[in-house]
Amino acid sequence: MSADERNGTGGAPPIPGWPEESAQRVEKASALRGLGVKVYPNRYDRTHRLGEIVTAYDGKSIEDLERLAADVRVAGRVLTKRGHGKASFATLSDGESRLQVYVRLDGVGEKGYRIFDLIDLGDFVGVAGRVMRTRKGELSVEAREITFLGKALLPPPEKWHGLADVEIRYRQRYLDLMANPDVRRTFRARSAMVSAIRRFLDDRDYIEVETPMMQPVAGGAMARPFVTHHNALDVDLYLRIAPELYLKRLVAGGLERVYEINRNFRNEGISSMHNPEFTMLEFYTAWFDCGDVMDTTELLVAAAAAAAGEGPFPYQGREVSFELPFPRLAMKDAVGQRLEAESVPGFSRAVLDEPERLTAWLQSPEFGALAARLDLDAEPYLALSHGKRVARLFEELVEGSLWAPTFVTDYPVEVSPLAKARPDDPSLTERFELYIAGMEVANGFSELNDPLEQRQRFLDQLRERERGDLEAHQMDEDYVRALGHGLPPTGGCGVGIDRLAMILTDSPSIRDVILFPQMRPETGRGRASEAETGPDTGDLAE
RNA sequence: GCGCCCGUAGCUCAAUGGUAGAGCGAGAGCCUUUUAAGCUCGGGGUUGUAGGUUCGAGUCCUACCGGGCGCACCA
Repeated sequence: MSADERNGTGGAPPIPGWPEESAQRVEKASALRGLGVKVYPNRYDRTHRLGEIVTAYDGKSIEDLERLAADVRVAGRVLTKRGHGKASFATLSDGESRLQVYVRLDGVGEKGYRIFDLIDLGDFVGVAGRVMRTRKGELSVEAREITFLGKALLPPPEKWHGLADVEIRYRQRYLDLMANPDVRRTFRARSAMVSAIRRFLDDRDYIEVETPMMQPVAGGAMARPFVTHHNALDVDLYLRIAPELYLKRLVAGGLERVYEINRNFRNEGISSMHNPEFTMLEFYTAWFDCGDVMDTTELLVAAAAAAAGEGPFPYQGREVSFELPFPRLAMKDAVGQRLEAESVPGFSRAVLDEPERLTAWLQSPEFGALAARLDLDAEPYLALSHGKRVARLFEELVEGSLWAPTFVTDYPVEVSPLAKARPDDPSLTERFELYIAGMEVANGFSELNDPLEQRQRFLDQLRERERGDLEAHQMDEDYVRALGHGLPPTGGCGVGIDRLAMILTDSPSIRDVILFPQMRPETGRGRASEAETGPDTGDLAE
């Protein structure tokens, strides 16, 4: 391949829709093969990761390194290249660390230098040579031998501005990871957090289990499910919205401490706090009640935080501290405090305890004025039951303002079909949610284990469903049967792993903590993702 | 689902309704300690798509496609 042939109008891109530059890179691959170089070799024996070179030799002076004469073999992706005629520099990255290599014609010979010349940014290369320090003081490996380790036919993200295009960051996360160290840090922190949670539970004799993702009844939460179909069985199945009911079947079976960290699927809107598939931890403990679960949950969350970094954690310009214990606040008290702080005429905390008084207040001009002032939709309240009114007031008035980790307790029974009622007040349940930075992060309760009451709760939910509530819980007779065989007193909790990861990594969007967040599938214009047809099925001009 | 904003070269961005530009990257060339290496040269565009208004549209209007943010729903 002559220079003339590679110049200008050369070849077409190897794959329709790819940039012209990829044609040049294909030609360089051919040139490498012409030199007898394997363009995609199978392995390379390195002696050190790049970071290990830095750790071992960064303290050494030029003279120290000359004396040590350390010969090493390193490998990585070429991030930058600086040519000077018969000597060149390149910076390698192995995803964790960077290291400069110094390549001289005298050091690697004609052929080696020619190979180096054919390397593009983004290619992989192995370098055998001696650890040295340049005049400007940069720790480097001076190459004796260049081994080509893999051609990138497409160019890496632009090196000055990094990768800014949010769409490409999410769709082609590998480019995001290559270009943005913060992104690598975020996902390492997430991994450390999840590992710490597993360790925490394993240390307390919980066993990790896996329960069905495809369920005939989508239970365990209030949400709209995805539906799929099994051909051989000829039945519709739901992607699970929660593992809860299966995990409690396991506790009934004698697995006293179980947990699962896995995906749930909910067919609902996408937002900075919602991805259709998201990761949830659920853990169940026989003989525990709601209070025991809160005690465990706060320790677990604190352990997760400690694994992700040192507190207090900055989050969106504020700070979140995980100091124990987390405050506990009954839902009605939370609403009452908020409304009393607004000094709303006609309102007192006692209103929330008496359905008739709440009804009257919600119909009063004072509430109308408050709703107008706070931009609430007052209309839907009157159609709700007492408990749902309280829950809605909580969601609208309090939820978003709970910044420091806070347990909210005593949820109304109407919104808690799987939780055990309080012995002293059957309108409330032994249930909590943990709020951090205005987000619901965990949800736990004393598990309802009376089969007949559970069945009645499901029937109540069915009535809600008939009235048009698509998120009302489905009837699950098989689960009721499991309770019929006896579930010991049990406490359970679900923790939203993605949201916790957001808080611990100062990520404003759930998409920043999910490697491949859900996006509308790409169409046309060199970006189609149909595997059969490659990245472009249409416009060849692109 | 609704509202607001965005879409110009491979990338980051310019361009009072009047000839589409810069920097970087890529290409050719020089250069044996550079690091956003430097210097020289020549390329690079159906301004997201389709219509419309206008003598004239990157710019104004409509629809569509894609994305972001907010609201709603939820976790």
